[in-house]
Formats: sequence, structure tokens, C-alpha cells
Amino acid sequence: MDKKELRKAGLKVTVPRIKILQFLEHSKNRHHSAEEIYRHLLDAGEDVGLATVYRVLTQFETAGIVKRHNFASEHSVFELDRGEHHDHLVCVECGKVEEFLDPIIEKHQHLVAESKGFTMTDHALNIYGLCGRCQVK
Amino acid sequence: MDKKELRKAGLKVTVPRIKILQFLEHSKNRHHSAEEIYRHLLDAGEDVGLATVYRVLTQFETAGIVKRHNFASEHSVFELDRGEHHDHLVCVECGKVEEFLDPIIEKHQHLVAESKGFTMTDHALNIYGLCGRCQVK
DNA sequence: GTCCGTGCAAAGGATTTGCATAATC
DNA sequence: GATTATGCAAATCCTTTGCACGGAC
Repeated sequence: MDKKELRKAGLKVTVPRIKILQFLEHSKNRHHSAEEIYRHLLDAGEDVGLATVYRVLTQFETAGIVKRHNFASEHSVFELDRGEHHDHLVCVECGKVEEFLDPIIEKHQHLVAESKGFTMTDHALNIYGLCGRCQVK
Repeated sequence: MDKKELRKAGLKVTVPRIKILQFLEHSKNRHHSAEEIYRHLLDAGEDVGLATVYRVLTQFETAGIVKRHNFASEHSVFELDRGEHHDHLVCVECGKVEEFLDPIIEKHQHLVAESKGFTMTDHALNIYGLCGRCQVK
């Protein structure tokens, strides 16, 4: 129920917000750029502006509905925030994104931060490489 | 000997290239944005353009003299590439950057990539937090 | 009806590029 | 002297903002 989720976040229920939320929930790939989401909505016959997509995504990020990532610099990609933390494996060839969680890495990150006197607030681990399919080519 | 290093990289020895290399070698902080480098050169009385700083840094990156990082999105920062890999701890308050290397994390990153069928080409682990000094404030 | 959200176009910041001039080899 | 590098200004890419109109409550 997308409407509920929006209301819970204190956001009015509007067409762009619902459509963007639905796309993020139902699309096969979980990571999308604002441009991709915008294109998808246009293709689906929605009359929406790219600026609105950015605005909605930013609101979603603030509300904790969405996470923003900056992989290989360039543009940001967004994914639904399901609460469970994970890191990313990104194929440098086709852009495919895989998620993973390694408890030992997680633990050691905390140890490292601690040993340097830092209070860790967040971390981003991105592994770049060639996915199985792109290695063959 | 900066001139030698430039020639070795197949780059002509020019004033901007030498000055940028010297700054990266001798500055206390090892991580700098293009803007910072540009400002420093201007303050030192050099007549240089920001575009040249970007061009030189990109050439240095290609030549393996410099590494480019994209921490909290926004702008890139550059550091001299000394060959030895390391990851980064970034203070979200003051921007201070600490380097670290954790063999167990390194090893597990390879294991993760392998288990997903990826050939790892690179990785970036950034831990964000508050450094000791900023926690006190 | 009030207020917030939207589309459009214009602005914004970081980085790149085109071009004539100036420097390196 | 030929070629490559530079500075400047304009262009580009992604993203944000200003504004008048339209929709949500």
C-alpha cells in the first residue's frame, strides 16, 4: 500500500510520488538513476518533469524511503530502503549491481573506526569489477 | 625529482605540472580538491587556470601518478598514488581524511567478489564519521 | 478555499572542451 | 620551428530552484 507509506512519511499522496514508489518497488533492478525513472514514467504515459523526479527522490531520501548512492562518480542511483544494510558490487561494463553483506567486513569497519578515534556514522563499500557475463565477452 | 617523474610518465615538463606535483608531495594533507590546488597555486603567485588544474590531474590519473576519489559525492579529491593501496576514514564534520588498511577486510572483499562470479578490478571503502576532535564539540 | 506539489525553464556547481596564444623540446 | 600545453570563456552534465498554475485535502 503505497498511499499509506506516503502518508506515514508525512507526504501528500500525489501521482508522481505513487508512480515513482511503485516503479522502485516492482522493477526488476533495484538501483535506478533519476533519468531512468523519468524515462520509465514518460514511457508509461505519465506527464512528469525530471525536476519532479529529483524532488520526489530527495523527499523520499529524507523520509528514509529511499537510499542514494554515488557509485563510479557521475550520477546518483536510488534504491528503496528496506532497512537492511548492504554493500554493493558494481559491474564496470554493464552497470549491473549486486548486493552483499559480509559480517566480518562490517565488524572490522567498526574496529577500524574505533582504533582511529572516529564515531562511525555511515560507510560505503563498493567493489567494482566484471560480472560473470561480461568476463566472457 | 619531479621532472624525472613527469618525463617517465611521458609528459612534458611544464610549470603547472611541476607545481601541482610539488604541492601534492609536500602538503600536509594528502587529499585535495582541484579547487584547493588551484587556490594554492594562485596564492603562491602562479598564473594558472582551473581548467589546467583539472587537465593536469586527469593526465596524472591516467599516468598513475594520482588517484581520484569521490567521497561524499560533490567534488572529487586527489591524492598522490604511492602504489600502496589503502581505504579512507572521512570526518563528516571537518573533512579530515585518515587512511587505513585492514588485511581481513581486503581478503573478504576478494571472497565476496569471487562468490558472486565477479572479477574485481577495484574497490572503494569509505567510512564516514566524526573524528575525535569533532566529537568533543 | 488554502496550501502544497508540479511542470517548465532558467540557474547552479563541478568538470570539460574549443580556440588562439605561448611554452617545451 | 613543430608540436603540445595553457588560459580564458563557453559548453556540458547532473541536479536544484523560481515561479505561476493545478491538484490534494
